[in-house]
Amino acid sequence: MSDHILTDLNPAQKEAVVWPAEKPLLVLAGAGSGKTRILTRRIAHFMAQGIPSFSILGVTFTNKAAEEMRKRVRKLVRQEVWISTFHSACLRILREEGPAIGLPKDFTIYDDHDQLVLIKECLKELNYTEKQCHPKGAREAIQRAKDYLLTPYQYQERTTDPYEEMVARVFVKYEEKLTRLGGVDFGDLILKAVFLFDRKAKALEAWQDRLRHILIDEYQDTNHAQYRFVKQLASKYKQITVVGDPDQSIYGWRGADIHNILNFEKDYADSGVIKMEQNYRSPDVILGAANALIQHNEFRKPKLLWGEKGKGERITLYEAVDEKDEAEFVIGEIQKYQREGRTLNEMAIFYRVHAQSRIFEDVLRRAKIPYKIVGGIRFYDRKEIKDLLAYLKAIASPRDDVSLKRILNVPHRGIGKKALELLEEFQRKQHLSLSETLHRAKEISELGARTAKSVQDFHGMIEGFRKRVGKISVRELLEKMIEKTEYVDLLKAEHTIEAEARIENIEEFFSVIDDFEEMGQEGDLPGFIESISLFTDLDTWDSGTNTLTLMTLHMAKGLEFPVIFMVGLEAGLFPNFNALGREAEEELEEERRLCYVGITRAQAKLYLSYANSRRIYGTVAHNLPSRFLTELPAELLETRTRFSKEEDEDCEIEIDYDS
DNA sequence: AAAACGGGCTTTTTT
DNA sequence: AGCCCGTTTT
Repeated sequence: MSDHILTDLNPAQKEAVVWPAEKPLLVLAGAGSGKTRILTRRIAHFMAQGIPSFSILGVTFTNKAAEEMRKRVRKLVRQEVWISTFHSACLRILREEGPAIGLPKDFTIYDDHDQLVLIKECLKELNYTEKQCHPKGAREAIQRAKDYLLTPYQYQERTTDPYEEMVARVFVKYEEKLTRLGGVDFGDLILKAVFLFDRKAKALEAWQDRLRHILIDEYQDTNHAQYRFVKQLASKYKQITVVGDPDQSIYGWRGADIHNILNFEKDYADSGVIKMEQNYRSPDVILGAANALIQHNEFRKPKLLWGEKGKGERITLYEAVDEKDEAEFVIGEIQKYQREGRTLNEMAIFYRVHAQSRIFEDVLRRAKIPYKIVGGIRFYDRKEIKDLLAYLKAIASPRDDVSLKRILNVPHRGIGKKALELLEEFQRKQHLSLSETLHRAKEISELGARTAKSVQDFHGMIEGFRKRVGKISVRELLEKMIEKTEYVDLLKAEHTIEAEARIENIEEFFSVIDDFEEMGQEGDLPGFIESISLFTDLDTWDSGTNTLTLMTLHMAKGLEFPVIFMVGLEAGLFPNFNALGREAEEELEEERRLCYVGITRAQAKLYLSYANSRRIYGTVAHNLPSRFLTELPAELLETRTRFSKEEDEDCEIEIDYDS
């Protein structure tokens, strides 16, 4: 009855799709083997068998992947399925069940920047300097602890040295503050859901009965908290499908535990295991390079990718004089491809660290090639966007002191350091929120008359906006706010290029708002804030527009492009020395997997390059070529330098695009 | 007391 | 490019 669900599948793929829905299934899917296809078809197949769509939960790594998968399922069976990231899924559960574990109904999400602000406040109160305890270091420790489901007190018990004890005290304070503010951070979303399911057996069972079929993508990159969440949900019916590739596990530094996938068969008795090694993406040269590279990893299960796309063109290795030479070579090749009819969205540049993007930006701008950097200085990290967002957050959540404090004197309204100190002192003594403190500012005698007036005016303005939430659209709200605060007018008055750029970003922000409001919920301010707090740069990236894409190798996972330039293959940069810590061997293997991910993104042609001298982080480094280059079979490479002769075009192009 | 300015530092990867 | 911090200007 539903032939289209089973057409164009190879035997392994078909087996994975039709594997009984009642049984656990592990699909070890090599790069480019049709992983997404299996998941969507399997979901469609479930529904064709009469399994209701509302009993299915699909989990992917990014919102973009989730959207893509929803779209494909919709096309196959014309039904909507709940497919989202772990974070979004847990958020939805907590919105329903939060009060059962003491979460306020209107809890807000604190992103990593908010976390940092909060940690800095904690340090101040505990009299630690930022030299003693680096805020970012503390944040990382806290995030890792949450990935492992540790409470601050459990973390404290496990400390082994004075530094960790210090972090533990910060963690305790941080958690207190967060609770008081009615906030949860990213890690909390998963952690609290697990906590809920641990404590409330009834709630757990209700969700188990509701979501009887669970499918997880990129299972090799799940952390312990996510693993527990899945295990809780799946433990009653054990109707779980996981798909992943241990060779593409690249988030160990973020708490991902490769053992989750390696131990799946032990966790779920009678599970089916299906290996998919046929690759539909890349020609043999690229698969050969990928296979050869990854075999240098000692801790892995054997696997060999093979394809039917033909030999393909050799990988070009470019030996650059310096980073400028490297960038100019890459852009030159891109222009050559453009002349041959390739579009910019068919090509991409991958690098190990964001800092490498600068030189490419310079050269691309000069060449007038439109480009988009995914990640890096994210749109939502820009000062002006953070300011406006803080306004919206402060209006939407009166308890959000962090946001309110950010905008208290932005733009300048005469509420400086001293005034803030007085306000905070009053706040502490009276146990108030910052908003309530502002309301009662006239009770603080030390505050000058002019400052007190300024504070009251500010508070009055915020209160005024709060009353209009829901009555007017988010766009109108922000427009009125910008008008009242003269935020844009003040930027215009600067008459600088920088200010111009900021105004453009604000316009871009309005189009984000419009996109949200067109989806139906006009005026839903909390909904808008929530939607962007879980979105990443990648989620808004549009692969359809004719623009060149630049991104880190981490962001490239799951994507594919006909032509790929992997740059900066130098010892120290990639593998990255900073990534090699105590468990150097394991971490080196993760770097190698990252390289493997990069190579296997190429659908037709791959370029690798390194520079003999590179200016980065303000100094000039003379790096040796990456060890990964020597791990590739020499016969798959053709080496070029800026002095080597251009080869004839016709012997260079020998790719068989049709097969 | 607030604002403006300049120097120094920062970056490994991010849901 | 942003943030912190010390110094100078308003």
